[in-house]
Amino acid sequence: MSSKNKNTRKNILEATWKLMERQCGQGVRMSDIAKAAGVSRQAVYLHFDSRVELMIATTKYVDEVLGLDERFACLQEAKDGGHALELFVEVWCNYIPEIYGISKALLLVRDSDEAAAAAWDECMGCLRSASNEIVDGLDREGLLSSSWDKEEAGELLFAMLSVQNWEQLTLGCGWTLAGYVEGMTLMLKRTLLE
Amino acid sequence: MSSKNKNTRKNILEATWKLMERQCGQGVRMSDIAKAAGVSRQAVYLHFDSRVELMIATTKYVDEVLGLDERFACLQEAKDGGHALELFVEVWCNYIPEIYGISKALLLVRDSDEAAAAAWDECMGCLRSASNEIVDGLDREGLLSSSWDKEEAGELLFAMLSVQNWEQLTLGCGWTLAGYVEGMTLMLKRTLLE
DNA sequence: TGCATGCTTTACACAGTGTCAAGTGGATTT
DNA sequence: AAATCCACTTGACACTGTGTAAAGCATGCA
Repeated sequence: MSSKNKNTRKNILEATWKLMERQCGQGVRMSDIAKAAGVSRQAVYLHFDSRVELMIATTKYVDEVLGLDERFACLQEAKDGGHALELFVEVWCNYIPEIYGISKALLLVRDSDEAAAAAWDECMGCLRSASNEIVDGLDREGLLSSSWDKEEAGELLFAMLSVQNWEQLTLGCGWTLAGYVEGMTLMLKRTLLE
Repeated sequence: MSSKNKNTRKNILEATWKLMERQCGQGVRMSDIAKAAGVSRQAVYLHFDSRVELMIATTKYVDEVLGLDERFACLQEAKDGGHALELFVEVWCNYIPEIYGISKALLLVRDSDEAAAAAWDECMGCLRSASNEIVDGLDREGLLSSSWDKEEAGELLFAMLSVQNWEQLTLGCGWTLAGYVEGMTLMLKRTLLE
């Protein structure tokens, strides 16, 4: 039946998510996922063509459940571009820890798999376009430093907010999340604002 | 004989380096390396215990041949801390393309292998300590922004100069090397200087 | 001549992904 | 009640890439 079908699929996605978070996206095998979902390894293949497919589906599932888009909605209410930038950094940096495991898993296969790369880019599209909107807002208000053109500034903002930078400074250097947000905000304001 | 031994070892290291650069650190198998070095696959294992060992040895070999340390020597002659920062960014960013392939290869195994992670950190130690020296210089001259303590500033500088950020903006966004250097320099000066 | 060294050759073990085909058990249809 | 369908199970196997083991071969040195 379709409901049972959907249920198993969802169980697998949830199990994948959970394992990825627990193990930070590393060393998670198809058999581990199957066991955690309470199904046979082959059942996983009945729902997802390959490991990469499953990673992609899980990423999209997580994205859907956590709703980054909706979290960005509050940016509309920012008083000005500078405030919007602050909010943007804060929302995103607080989102990263929630998606770190599956992000890492997808990043690890990204280089060797085109579909994974495309899926990653698609998921990052939300952040990318938000970055550009922030920059547009700054520019509209005359706040964007004349040192950058809009495209450059958007790309820089997007790049600086990468999961890898977050990983390096928090997990690697022991920065607190609040300290990271503060530091990145300061850096980006100094960099982008006139 | 030892000279022949050394020669084969060096051939393997050179072949590994070359393949890694050509394929950006991806999809390089032990058999590919052996073929490129003109020896049997097993000969590779006579010189290096494992693939990871070979990656580590190659990284150290490349580091030795290219000599990042020596390139940083010119920093001593900088007029002031700000100038030293500029030179630092320039030297490092021009170094990255030369080591990109093997760096990427080591980064890819880093997460799943402790020894690789340690080797990476050791190789990055040079950049890390240089970052801290730059920050120290700025601080000594009263140029370091009071928003940062020295440790934080060093970590931030080091993190922003990661290979991943370079990859994202040059290979990903199409920035030229010169544009990247210019952009990073601007960002870092605005961020770190008072 | 004998022996050590450095490499080759062939074979195999192992892990993890992915495929295949037959089988099972419960719900649905007729 | 019998036939059938469906999601899933079971067990086997192919494939790739890493790493190991053992025997053989060629060169150089005693």
